[in-house]
Amino acid sequence: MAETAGNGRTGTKGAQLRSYLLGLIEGELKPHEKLPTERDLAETFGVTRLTVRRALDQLGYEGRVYRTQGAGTFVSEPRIAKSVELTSFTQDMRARGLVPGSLDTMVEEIPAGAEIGARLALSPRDLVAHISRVRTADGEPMCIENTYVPAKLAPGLAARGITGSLYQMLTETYHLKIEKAEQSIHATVLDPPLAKLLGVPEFSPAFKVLRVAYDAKNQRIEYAESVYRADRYSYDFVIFRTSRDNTN
Amino acid sequence: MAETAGNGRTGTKGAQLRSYLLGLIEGELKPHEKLPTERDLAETFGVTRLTVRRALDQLGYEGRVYRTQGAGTFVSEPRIAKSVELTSFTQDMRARGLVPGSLDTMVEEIPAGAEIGARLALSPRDLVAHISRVRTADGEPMCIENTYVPAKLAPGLAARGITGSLYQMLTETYHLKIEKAEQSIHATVLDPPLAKLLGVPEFSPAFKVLRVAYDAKNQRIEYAESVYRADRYSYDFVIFRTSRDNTN
DNA sequence: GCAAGTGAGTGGTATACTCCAATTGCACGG
DNA sequence: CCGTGCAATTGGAGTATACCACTCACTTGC
Repeated sequence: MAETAGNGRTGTKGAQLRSYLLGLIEGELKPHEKLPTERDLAETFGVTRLTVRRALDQLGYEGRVYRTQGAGTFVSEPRIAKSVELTSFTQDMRARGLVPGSLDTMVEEIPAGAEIGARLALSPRDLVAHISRVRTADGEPMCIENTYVPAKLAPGLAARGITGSLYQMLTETYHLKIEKAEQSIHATVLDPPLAKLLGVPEFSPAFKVLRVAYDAKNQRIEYAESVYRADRYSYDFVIFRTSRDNTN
Repeated sequence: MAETAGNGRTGTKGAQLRSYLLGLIEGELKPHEKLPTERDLAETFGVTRLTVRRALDQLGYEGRVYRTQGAGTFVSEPRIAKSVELTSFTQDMRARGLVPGSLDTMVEEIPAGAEIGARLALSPRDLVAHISRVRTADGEPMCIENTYVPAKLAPGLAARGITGSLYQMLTETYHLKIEKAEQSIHATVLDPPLAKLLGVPEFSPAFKVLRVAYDAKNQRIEYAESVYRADRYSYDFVIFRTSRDNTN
């Protein structure tokens, strides 16, 4: 339970090493500079090389370093984006250097109905908390968000209301930690009422994002339908070839 | 060089194990069924548990299995999509069960110019092969693709012309293997000429995708600008929380 | 009958060691 | 002076072993 925030002497040796390495990557070292060798790190930290490798491998997976056999491990160029990471709107905007906010927040408890029920694997009669809000960045409307959370998982959420980050509330109040999400992005145009809410011309292009979020136990926590204005939003990410299959 | 396609007794023990496990996942086992325990696999394959773990861990990263301490390793539900994987149009369409094709293919060798040059880190005067085509799925236009490849990396490409998959050609003829790509997705609407090419109403919604692709040595291989019709295309993928940071 | 407790079995982390494969720089020879 | 080749270095793969943390089914006791 004593999990301190991010960097420090937390948890396993591997995790400590990871923190140290992240510090190097984001601090002292510039892109394409060489990290200490595995053997050096192992010795100076008093751990096995395997432990070092696990930490470095993970950073490799995440694209923060790249490794070349015979040469060494090097810092990757800063990633242009990290939209493949699972984030809340709040986190996402902060990462872009904008101040997140909400307008017209509305919370109600309603039966799931056919569609929402299907998305959350509930009976249509089961209750869900429906949170509707216009999300803003630096005060400007960015997206319209409709979120549904099974009432069973977050009792009293509708009554309590939402102030800041829903994800934060789910974690702290209900101990629901989202670990995974399936997301589907569509391109669309804004019909007049939505355009008005977002303050853009009618029929402007927009993203429609559908998302089902799960916790570590594969329990469905949230279904969200969001509409983002396309003039201020894009999805930027890095993708990798997934080993196997040379079938072009 | 003798890399056989996918499954089989290729390469390292870890890779062989991976193939075996993939076979199980895609064959015998249904979602949420339990895989053999790490210790069992280690014994029956005559390898260490650590080797087994590496194989299973990787499958875990890729979302094909999920692991629960104390319980076991289980097959994940089939993924709704794999758009976070790096694929060519050809592969992507095949994965969706459609037959890929091309119309109006045009190849020319031109100076990069300011924008393309910047994207590929070339001088504006350096030559690039420009491939322009309308990509089809089951004969229907799906997207308009403009691809640029540095002429130095693929000499004679313009003369040779493109028949099927550009990626296949790059791999087989020029030994350029794309490993990584930065991708940026925007929502837009189709202006009349593009709409006509794709056979949809003017001002229909569409995705605009910009992509810079790199090989293992971080050499820029390709810059591509594609426009997809939104009525037949969506981006579906799974995202994960990236450990660290509880800062919601 | 039902809840609490416990233990076997599972994945998670770590040590200590070995050999292989790719890279790179330096010395040596043409 | 250039390049060829060798040797040191670095990451990659693997073995053998130990102990920890969590889960879950079964037993036990009320």
